Amino acid sequence: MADKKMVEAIASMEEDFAQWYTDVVKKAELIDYTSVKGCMVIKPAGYAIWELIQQQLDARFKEAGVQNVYLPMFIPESLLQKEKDHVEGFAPEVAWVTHGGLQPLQERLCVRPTSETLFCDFYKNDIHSYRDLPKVYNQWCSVVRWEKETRPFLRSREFLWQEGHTAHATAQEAQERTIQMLNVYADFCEQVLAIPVIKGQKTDKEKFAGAVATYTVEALMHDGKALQSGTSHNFGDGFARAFEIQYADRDNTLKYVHQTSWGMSTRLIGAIIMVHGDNEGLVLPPKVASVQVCIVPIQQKKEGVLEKAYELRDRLKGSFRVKVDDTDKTPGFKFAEAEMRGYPIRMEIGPKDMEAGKCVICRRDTGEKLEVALDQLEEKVGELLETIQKEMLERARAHRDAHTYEARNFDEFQKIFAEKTGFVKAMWCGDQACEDLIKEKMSVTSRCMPFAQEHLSDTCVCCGKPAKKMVYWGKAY
RNA sequence: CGGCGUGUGGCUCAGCUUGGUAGAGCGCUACGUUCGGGACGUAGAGGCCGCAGGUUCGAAUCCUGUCACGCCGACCA
Repeated sequence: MADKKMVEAIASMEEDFAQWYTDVVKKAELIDYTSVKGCMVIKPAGYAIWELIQQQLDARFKEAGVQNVYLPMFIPESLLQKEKDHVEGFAPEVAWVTHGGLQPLQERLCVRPTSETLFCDFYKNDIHSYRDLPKVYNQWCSVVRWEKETRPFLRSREFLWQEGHTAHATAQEAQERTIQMLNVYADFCEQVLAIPVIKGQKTDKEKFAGAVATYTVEALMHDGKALQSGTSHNFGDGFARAFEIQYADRDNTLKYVHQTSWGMSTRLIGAIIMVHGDNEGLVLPPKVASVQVCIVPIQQKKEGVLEKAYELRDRLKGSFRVKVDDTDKTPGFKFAEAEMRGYPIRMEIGPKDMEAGKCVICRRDTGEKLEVALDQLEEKVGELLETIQKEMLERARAHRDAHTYEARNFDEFQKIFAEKTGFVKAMWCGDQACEDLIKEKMSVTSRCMPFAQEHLSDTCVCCGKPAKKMVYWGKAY
């Protein structure tokens, strides 16, 4: 018995977080590895999370006036070359198609690592007049980046995402859209994924290749490392000039459009795992749980038990995502498995409950068990799911706040990162040399310059010169 | 791209040093007994030992090459 449990057990997150993550991803059956490095099978349990993310994020997009489109996955090399900073940023990690069948191609095609260039090429032909603006398009697709170091969900060579690409008449409108979408992301992370985020701007060193400004939502994982969870870029008219995307304005002069792009990816699934998971496995926020209530019948071969379980499922399934675990495993096994898979609520129903007209429900996030009268079931389950969703966000926020520190000078800064992992808030002079030195000395990077600025001191934590911004620093995934 | 490590039934691994033709536990299938925190019995199925060369009467084991995967660093959703 002890042996069996050891075989099935996962690594403890306190002892080996990386192994714990891999174990959860595999044992909760979110993915499988494949014969291509860095490319994974996203299994039903993993894909269901992505579908729930898609549905709820896309609904928010629609409210924000976004329309969905689909562009090709191939980019001719000449097109990729048009914007200089952009190519330099992505060239090292693109995959190339060199042959069509047996014939070498006249021009090789890159598999999109991101679609700015394709959208630009399209907009160049599609936009003629101010009446054609704004364009607020998005596509759900996969992209390929030939990463050297890969990890399921966090960094795979092919990953699923959405990429929004917009074109506007004015710089101001583009900037507003950039911030609007960042706010959509932040709200989505907190309200749906129960992950609190820091909103802010990337430093020039960390910004997107070809962008004027990059904004980000940064989350803190349970091990204290930071994860960039969504980005929104303002391109100004840089791409428009490179691709000659012009429109005739009301005054009958040709003007360049101003563009934005913004994206979120399957990396969010990694964030859910690393923010909420525990040593029993995955813990899913109710809003992205494909099974919200798992009913475990006890002594299911006794007359009427399974029927009662199905009856309760049928009562609940109009309002919640429910399943009955009617496999012939023992209840203990089913409990452990439901925990590994992260189902928010487990319900136990057996002969004793049926006699008493009640059932037992157990919260995945806290382990708390309570008895519920069957005639109040719908109401109680609904309340509990809301409570779980809300408290998961609160706990994640408390964890983040408890792992956010402040440094006022270099010694303090080094001491914190020598002892702890988390966000460190510190003042910065704006000079990239300081970012470089900080990275070299303690292998942390600037995560963002938060919108919510605080004045911690007058001088840069690194060089002592006058400070311009407060920056969040951290070890990043 | 550098460093380290690993490739043997679905999974975790033993066997390799000292060559003799493949094992364990778990899982899987069937039947029976079980069932409120990872049950048990009985009977079964399942392996080109990552791949390619070489040495040898004989290679999972020795040699050479190669591929893949994992972890840690440098670069990135």
